[in-house]
Amino acid sequence: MNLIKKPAENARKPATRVAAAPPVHEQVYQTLRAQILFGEMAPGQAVTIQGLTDSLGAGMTPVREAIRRLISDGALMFQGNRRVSVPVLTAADVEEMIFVRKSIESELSRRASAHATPALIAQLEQIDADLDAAIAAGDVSGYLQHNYRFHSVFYANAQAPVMTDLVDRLWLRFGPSLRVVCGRFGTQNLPDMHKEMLAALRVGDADGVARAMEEDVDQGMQMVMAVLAEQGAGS
Amino acid sequence: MNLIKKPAENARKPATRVAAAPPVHEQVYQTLRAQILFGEMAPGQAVTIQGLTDSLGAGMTPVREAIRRLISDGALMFQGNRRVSVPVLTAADVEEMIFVRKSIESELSRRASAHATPALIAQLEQIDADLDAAIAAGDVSGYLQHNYRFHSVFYANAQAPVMTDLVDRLWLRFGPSLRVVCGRFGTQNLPDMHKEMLAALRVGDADGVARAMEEDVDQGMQMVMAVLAEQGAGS
DNA sequence: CAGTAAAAAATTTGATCATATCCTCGGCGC
DNA sequence: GCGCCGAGGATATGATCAAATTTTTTACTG
Repeated sequence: MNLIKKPAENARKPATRVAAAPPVHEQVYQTLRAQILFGEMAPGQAVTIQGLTDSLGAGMTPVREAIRRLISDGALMFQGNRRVSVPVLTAADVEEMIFVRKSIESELSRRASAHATPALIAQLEQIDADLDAAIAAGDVSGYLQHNYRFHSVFYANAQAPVMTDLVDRLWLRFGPSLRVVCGRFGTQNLPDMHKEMLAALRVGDADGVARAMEEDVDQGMQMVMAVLAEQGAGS
Repeated sequence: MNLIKKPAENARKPATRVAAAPPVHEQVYQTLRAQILFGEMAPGQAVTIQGLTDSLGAGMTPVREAIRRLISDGALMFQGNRRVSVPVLTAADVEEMIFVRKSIESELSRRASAHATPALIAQLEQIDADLDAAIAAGDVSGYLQHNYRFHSVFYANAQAPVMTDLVDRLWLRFGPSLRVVCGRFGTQNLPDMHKEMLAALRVGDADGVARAMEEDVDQGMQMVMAVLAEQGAGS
């Protein structure tokens, strides 16, 4: 085939229109995604299309599309009849997530370590500081956001889109449960291995970073497991 | 082709409650999914909503929803402008997939081995026989379907929905490329480790099954990698 | 005069909405 | 308890609007 290139001289018409607005279904998706990740939705909560068209002010077609994507992500669950809800994790689910997260996130952190720059380390330190501030302030939502951002920014440096994508989906699955963990234990008692991770990162110890990440994952998931067992027993 | 319509009359449900007709968007999703998995779509091929509404005889809303799900699965790609196409894998993508598939599919096969029954083994042997028949007949589509079914049925026995889900998504990503592999090398030259897997399974050697699975994954992905390099060099 | 390239019209395709129909669930009468 | 009926919500369609690509027109240069 011929190697014609296109002129590609795409003149922007009005100077004011710099950023093209993302489509509505994309905005709805991002909004719902954030709500799920950062604990504004509780496990088991029902999600209705009409409720979202009202609260988000969008038409039902974009809302439907966003919901389909989230169902495919595992962030929402189709209940067989036409109902949609936030999934409730079982102990077996969490056990699986522990295995997968340890496998993939430790590998991601190893690869990200290989590409680490001083700028990245500084950015992660800043995020970790924000995270500590949120913990000190008892700001659950802030804690969840900064914690997600810490991992997300770090993994983005691994230059591994497939794995990053898989991990992102997993986070959507346990996001709502993480919020429950915070509600149960408070932000003060949430341990993390970020300090150890950063220390290993500074000296270029990729295996050390990976080990710290596994430990970090394990700690977080064990909290989820504990809350699950508690609620299961309480019901 | 036309999809199912419901009986215009008062549909009364039989006491047997056999099968409720799946919604249109679900049928469209399954149809497209099969087309992608079994090589009816080529990497890079453009997918248009209106083309599908015509060829499937469905309205545009269900088609749109199915496409959103498939994009979320990684089976289709949103091209920034509003176009959707079948993704073209890079060598880096395949390398990631090799790591993830080895990690998760070997674990799945280990767990499935723990729950293996004589009936399951017999079923897998039957599928493998069908697979060999398809290879002998040069039936590419049959080969792809039976190969998928072999893994799918096996993994279903692991009772690990989260991992099975992740792996299913990965298969959707490399499905189109597998077809290209078959077109390039022919079905005769596609090795697999199914015989070794079954042998280990019969004697209850879970680690042996897992090793065979890793080898099976590696062989398949290396073929994809080879075709990729070839095409990349040819352009 | 011809060839090329920019500009503009036309067509194709995607995004959104309003509406109509159908399904599921809960209540009510028998 | 069983079945009918109404309300709320989900599904699906077609129309309409906007964006992007393709084609046609037009103008300019050699």
